[in-house]
Amino acid sequence: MSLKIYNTLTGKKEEFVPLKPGKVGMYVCGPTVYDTSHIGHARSVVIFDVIFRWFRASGYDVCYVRNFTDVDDKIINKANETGHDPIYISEKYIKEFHNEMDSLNVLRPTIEPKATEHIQDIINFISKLIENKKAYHVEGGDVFFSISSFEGYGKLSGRNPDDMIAGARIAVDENKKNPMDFTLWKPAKEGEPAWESPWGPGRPGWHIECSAMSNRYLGEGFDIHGGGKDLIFPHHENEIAQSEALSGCQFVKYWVHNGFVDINNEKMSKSLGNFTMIKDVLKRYHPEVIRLFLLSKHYRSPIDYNENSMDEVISSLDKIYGFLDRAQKAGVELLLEPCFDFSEDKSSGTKDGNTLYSGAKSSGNVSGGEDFAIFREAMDDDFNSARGMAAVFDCVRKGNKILDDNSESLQNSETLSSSQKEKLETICSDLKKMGEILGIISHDPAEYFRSKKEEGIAMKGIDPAFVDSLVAERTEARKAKNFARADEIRAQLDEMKIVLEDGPGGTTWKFV
RNA sequence: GGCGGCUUGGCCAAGUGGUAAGGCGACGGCCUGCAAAGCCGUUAUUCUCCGGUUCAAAUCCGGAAGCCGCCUCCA
Repeated sequence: MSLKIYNTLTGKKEEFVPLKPGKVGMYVCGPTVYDTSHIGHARSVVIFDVIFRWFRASGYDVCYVRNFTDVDDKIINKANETGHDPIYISEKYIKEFHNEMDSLNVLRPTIEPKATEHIQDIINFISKLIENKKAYHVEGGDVFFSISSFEGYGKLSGRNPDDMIAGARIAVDENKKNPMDFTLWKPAKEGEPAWESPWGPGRPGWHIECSAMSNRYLGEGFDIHGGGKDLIFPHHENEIAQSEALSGCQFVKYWVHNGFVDINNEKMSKSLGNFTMIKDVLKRYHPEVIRLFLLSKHYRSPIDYNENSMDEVISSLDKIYGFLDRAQKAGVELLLEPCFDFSEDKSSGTKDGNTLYSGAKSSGNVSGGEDFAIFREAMDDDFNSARGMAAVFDCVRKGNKILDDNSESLQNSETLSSSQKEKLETICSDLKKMGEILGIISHDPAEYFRSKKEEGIAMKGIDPAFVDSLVAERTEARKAKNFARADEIRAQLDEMKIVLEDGPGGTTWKFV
């Protein structure tokens, strides 16, 4: 039973062996905070959230760093367009990002560093690169990294610098020694945010912040570096160049990249006008529906966001909660306390040294019933949440079967036999554990359905008292064996997209 | 032009050499006054196509077709 991870660097699935026993250092590229986050950001964040949770659940002490790029051309442009200060822009979108990710039940990383708060680290990093002749300062204030000084350039993306130069589509800065050299520090124009540096007032290039901040919190070499597939080149390639050129040791052991979200089978792009923002998706769907959707396909593959898929996921989540609701009503006690401890004691980390770990209590308790074992196997196989979902539904089906098999005794208000109850409790507890890893099933089932109903009432402008009175009338009609009237009422409610369920405890209704 | 990926039932989707998970949907059955929910069963002799390796391939190799991504500071 060992964890395997697909490593972009080697193109293979490899057994995970941490650099330091029991500890995992993980850095994920966060957003550039210049605009509202879209569903693609949500995918990346949710995927790495689940990876973080899985490491934690597997007993590792994880230091999870996710940065905010808060100084950048796009932020400056936005500031100029809106007449606001760049700080105002970045803070506004950081706040939005946090709100949305909190809604999606995403755990906060151990540390969320901002580029602007690590300017000195960045300057020190660049200075050392220059000292070591890996970078050079040119007339005008720019500092470039010299790719020819780093032998391994291209090893992550499998690119050959000469080929890329031949196919380059952008004008080359004539100050560069090599057209592929990239910016480490750029001089400030009038009115732009700037910091004093040995090369004059300016600001950092994009790639350097991740090298400097990961080095600050995770050390010269660490275990996991993640981000979207698009970051493989040039961003992550450049990070490797900067970091390894300086340290001489391997920067990152396992590179993990997630696939994109398409919208109705098209790439999300500004020109197509189909940017799908998280806040809009949250208006339409329950957060757990969104998570379940994002995790329903393997993280490396593209996933298509469309109404049909979302409707399917709604049915799936209802099915899970439907079972839990039945189980609870049959007297099974659902665990309210989390099985895994994802809380962190951030104060006990050693921020002074190179490395900061969470100081979290080990929450390693991946044991459970046979269903959780199947789930664990799937997650250990390159975080295969899609495969893990089969285990979730197996629990639901098995549990429902036990309830069906005992329906007679339950109807006669007898309780379940202890052996049956025990089986159900194991199933429910396995299900709960899977839910905690995936970040779903966090609500009380009755509460889930109640709030769902309330939303339907609000959205459709239906008077619940009116529905209840019709239901009551139908119950009377049924007692009187007036089935014609009963069916008439059912048809009337059907028009309102309301479906009735006659159960042992009376009739309930819900929206289709 | 360079690099990489994908193609599995009506739809979504696992599968990484040993004889096709799971979800949605559909159909049949049980249950129900009738339904709904749930359960049981059926729904791919076959994994884009053509070759090859192997006792054995959706899985490995070669080729073809289609689709897609990166090479533009887009996750």
